[in-house]
Amino acid sequence: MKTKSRPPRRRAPPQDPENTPGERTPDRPPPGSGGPEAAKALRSRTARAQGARAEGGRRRPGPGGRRESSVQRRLESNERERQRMHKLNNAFQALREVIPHVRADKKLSKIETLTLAKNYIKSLTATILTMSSGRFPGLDGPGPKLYQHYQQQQQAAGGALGTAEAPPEGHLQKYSTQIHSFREGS
DNA sequence: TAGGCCATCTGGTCCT
DNA sequence: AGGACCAGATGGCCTA
Repeated sequence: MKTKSRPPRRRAPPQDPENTPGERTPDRPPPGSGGPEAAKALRSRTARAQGARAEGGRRRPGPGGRRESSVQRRLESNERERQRMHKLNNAFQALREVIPHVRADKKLSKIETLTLAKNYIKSLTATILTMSSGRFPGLDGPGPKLYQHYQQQQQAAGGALGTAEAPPEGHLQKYSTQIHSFREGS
């Protein structure tokens, strides 16, 4: 199933304010993230997240179960973790925006983004190798050396990961196929 | 309703 | 010591 940009949706307020840790920093929009579509999705998410934060997540120890200084440290740590995840999500969004041929109304999931980016990079690498390996006589660069380097990298990666890599010519085809499958919503 | 995706909390570990 | 990083747990929202 695919993740799509969702309309903003109100979420019921927390039923138990007693369980809501105090001193929560409100979510703030990430600096310079995406277009209006991304911003809308973000607003929707953060609105939901605020409620989820109040009652969701792992069970917290009851009142008095933790010292105040410890609680304060935990809250600060939570805030830092939240900011860290926001930065990570900003990076994901930035990555989504530089992957071409993706429909604007469909937000790629994180795993889709990473997979598509990987294959996109491979297809670009294959293109560069093709252009620099003698098929374009006008370019007298280090084509063969570049290709040798690429092959060494592939062997090293394959050896370490136990994976069999496709030849460079196949990456573009693989990338195109993947884009198509994502667009079809498979 | 099940499954996918996500945000958040949390405690452990690593790093500076 | 304190912050960054990581992974597990939990619960909400959405779509098929």
